[in-house]
Amino acid sequence: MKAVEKRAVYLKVRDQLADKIHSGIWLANDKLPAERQLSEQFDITRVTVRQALVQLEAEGLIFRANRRGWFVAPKRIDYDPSRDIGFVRYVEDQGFHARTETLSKQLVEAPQWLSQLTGLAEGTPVYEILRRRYINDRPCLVEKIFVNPKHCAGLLSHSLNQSLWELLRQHYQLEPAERYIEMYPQTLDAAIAQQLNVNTGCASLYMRRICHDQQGEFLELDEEFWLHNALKVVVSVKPPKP
Amino acid sequence: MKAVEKRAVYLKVRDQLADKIHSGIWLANDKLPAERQLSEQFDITRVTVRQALVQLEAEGLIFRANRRGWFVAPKRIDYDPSRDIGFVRYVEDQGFHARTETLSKQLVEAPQWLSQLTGLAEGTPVYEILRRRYINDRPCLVEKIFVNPKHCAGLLSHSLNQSLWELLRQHYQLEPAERYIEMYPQTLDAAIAQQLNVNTGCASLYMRRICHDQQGEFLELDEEFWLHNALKVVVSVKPPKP
DNA sequence: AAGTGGTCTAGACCACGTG
DNA sequence: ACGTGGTCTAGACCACTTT
Repeated sequence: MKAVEKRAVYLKVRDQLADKIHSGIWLANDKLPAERQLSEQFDITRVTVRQALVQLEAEGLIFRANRRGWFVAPKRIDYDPSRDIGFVRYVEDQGFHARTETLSKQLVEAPQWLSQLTGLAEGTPVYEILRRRYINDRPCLVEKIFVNPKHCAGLLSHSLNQSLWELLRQHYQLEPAERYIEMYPQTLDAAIAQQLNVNTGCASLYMRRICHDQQGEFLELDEEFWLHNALKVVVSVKPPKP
Repeated sequence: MKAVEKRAVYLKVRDQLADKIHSGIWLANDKLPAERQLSEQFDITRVTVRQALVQLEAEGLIFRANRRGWFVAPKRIDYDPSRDIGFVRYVEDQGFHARTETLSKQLVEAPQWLSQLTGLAEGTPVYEILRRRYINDRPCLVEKIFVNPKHCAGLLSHSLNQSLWELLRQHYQLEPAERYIEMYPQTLDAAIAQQLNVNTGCASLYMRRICHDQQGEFLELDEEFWLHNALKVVVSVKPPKP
């Protein structure tokens, strides 16, 4: 066992910056000093500064907005993918401001992978909705939704900047039964990264939700691409009775 | 709109390496060429090579073993945190080899944060178990478990290299009722990184599970530190009847 | 001892965002 | 126009693992 742990320069810098955040000297959404400024301050190269910053980013303590700078990350929001009370309300219950923006909506033919997952016949028309969601005016996720139009004709004529499930419930009396959820850490491809105003290859949490109704018919599939440091997933489950 | 998307050198290198993996030229657990060798091959600096490698690591396509090299990552395993059929069996059902190793087990006083989460009186004795789990001989997670000894006296005298829940069920007739699960992307601290033979600050998925029995009494809390590219979380939930 | 990744220096130019 | 991060070069030394 070593008496003294050797800690790389970039980790020491990380520690000092982390301190400023934890001690409240820098608050959520504050801009950090420029990289060049930090490199002078600590008398190290910009490369090393960036190593420290990237580390803090991976931890979720800071985030960057493409070419605008580094900022102190706000607290993660709790997110329960098994609930459907509406994103905006859910987030605002936690004291944040939330907003949804519809990027596109159209009727498309179900792609092959979707058919395989849901049992829909290939080529069946489905609604495809693309939305971007903000927390405190920071774009935090993009979601792509496929809805089975069978029981909700005319869905796209409604505003989709609100809770989709509230809409499905109130206008179409649809109710989700079982949800199959999948998620794993990933990175953002160029297209989605751009929509979130971050770098290609940025760390993310990918989440997919497939939802059927009580009769076992496919209702909705939802793919969410989250900034990895924006959320904490919480879910409460009871084991199936054997 | 640009006709041609400009792609950085390191992303082009990433693409070429990713191709070798996707096309099956390199197989799971194969070692990649040394960084210096790659930098010669592509006629770029080692820095740029590393940028490509780090990118692939973030995507989960490759992993590194501290100072030993870069390797093609095997497929993620599916992991359902709501089930308790036993890690080893669960993983082997998917065609992998799994192994569990107990790093330590002891009776400790419940730390404050544990009491706050579970409602246990502070200082109550609880079993603390530290385990490391392997998939195909690659250490993939470390878990720290706290068990309420109230209904399972003598637990630590058993071998803990097996399914804990099988043990609790068979020897103590304990059955989990509701589970509260939390998870989010994080990084590994120095201690855990070392136990997984990876670098400090390595990307991970943190998962915490709190489990009570039918009477609402605290049974077990489990903290898992996963290599971020080792798993895909899958969970199936039914919404509570309102 | 040799080879590997891990860290770090001291620069440079570019692309984009903001005033 | 200027400041910012994004990318890249061409080296160097260190710490650890493997042979």
